[in-house]
Amino acid sequence: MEQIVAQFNKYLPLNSREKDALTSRLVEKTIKRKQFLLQEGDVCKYFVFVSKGCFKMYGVSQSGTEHNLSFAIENDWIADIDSLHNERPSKLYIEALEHSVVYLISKSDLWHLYSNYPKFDRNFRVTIENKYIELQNRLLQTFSSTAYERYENFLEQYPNLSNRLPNTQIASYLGITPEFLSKIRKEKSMK
Amino acid sequence: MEQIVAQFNKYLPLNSREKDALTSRLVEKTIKRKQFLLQEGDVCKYFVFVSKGCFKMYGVSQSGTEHNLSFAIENDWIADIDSLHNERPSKLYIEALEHSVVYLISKSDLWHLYSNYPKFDRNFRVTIENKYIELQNRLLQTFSSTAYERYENFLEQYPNLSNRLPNTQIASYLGITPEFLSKIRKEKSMK
DNA sequence: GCTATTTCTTAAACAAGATTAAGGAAATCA
DNA sequence: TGATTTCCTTAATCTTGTTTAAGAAATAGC
Repeated sequence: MEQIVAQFNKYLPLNSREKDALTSRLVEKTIKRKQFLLQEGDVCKYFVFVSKGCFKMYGVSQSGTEHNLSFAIENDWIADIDSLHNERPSKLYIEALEHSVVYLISKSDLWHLYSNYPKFDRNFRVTIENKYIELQNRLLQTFSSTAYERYENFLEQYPNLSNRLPNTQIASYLGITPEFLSKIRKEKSMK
Repeated sequence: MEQIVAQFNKYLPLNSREKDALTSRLVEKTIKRKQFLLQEGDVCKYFVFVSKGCFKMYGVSQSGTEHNLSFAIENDWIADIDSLHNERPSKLYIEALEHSVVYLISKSDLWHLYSNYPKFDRNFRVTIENKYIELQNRLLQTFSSTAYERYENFLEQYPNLSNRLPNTQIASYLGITPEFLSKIRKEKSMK
């Protein structure tokens, strides 16, 4: 729990009332590798804080291919915000890539915090803004760079992830096939 | 000005104190076609509300090609949030595609509103969340659909934009060349 | 209303990345 | 530890989308 409080304190420190309000609403859960926090068609019920382990959030195209939208490791938040906020069936999956420990907060509890403690509104706004910025940079890069450049950039920007993830997952995040990533890696190693 | 207040009222209505706080901080500006609200290298100083007209926000790749990240027409907000929040030089341009009228709010005024009127924090959080959701759907679509499908989807999702924008701008938004969009349009017309 | 600029289209040659198939190396699980 | 599943690589072939070039149509600006 202290992990979450510490993460909040980076933006706007919480007083003890706010801290209690938050921690009393968090539910700890252990998730095994390959288990799902969310599956297509379900409504996303929780905003999830990753205390330990690693998750991917992805969509599946008509042909059955997975496309990773994001990863979350220790101290990240993950959820399908569209489904959570608008209470509509998700188009996405959230799956554990490792044995993990998470803290869940339900939508109604989150709304309670927003209404009664403006600081949470503020903190979550910053969290989502950062995710928005990341996504925008990624979209621009997808349009303006080759797969080779995007891979190099990924290694630089997320060294902690690239050590930890299988290349199949990285390929899916970059929007290419594992075979093509393999080709890129060979080319890179020969330079 | 009433246009902005009306847009806020959709989420969380403003009382007269909040309304005054907002409107007293807005600066009206007329922008001619092809003029810039933001250029690469500059720090984005304003959150911009479009009262009339149309803008594109885009990045330019090393080869000199423009890539449209978003459009904004009447009642939309536009800014490079990364540059605005982190006060770093922007990688993007915001350019008027038509003669336009906007309301600008500076970062410091926006921060003032956030601090003194939690409702604004709330309202802007929702605005940014919606943009985040849109961006996530778009990234997933970019990875999982063909250009043909993305074009059809664009026409459906933004009929108001597709009537108003030249196809060159739509092509750039879809991540393809105008020549290829032309090919797609021909194929579509023959179906 | 006239001119300059931008936009749209076509087509041929080309490149980036996908697909298919298959074998070997690594993890994971029981 | 042995069995099973996942992961990584290679190579040939195929597809989607790019590039280059050039002419015609539409629009903006004066």
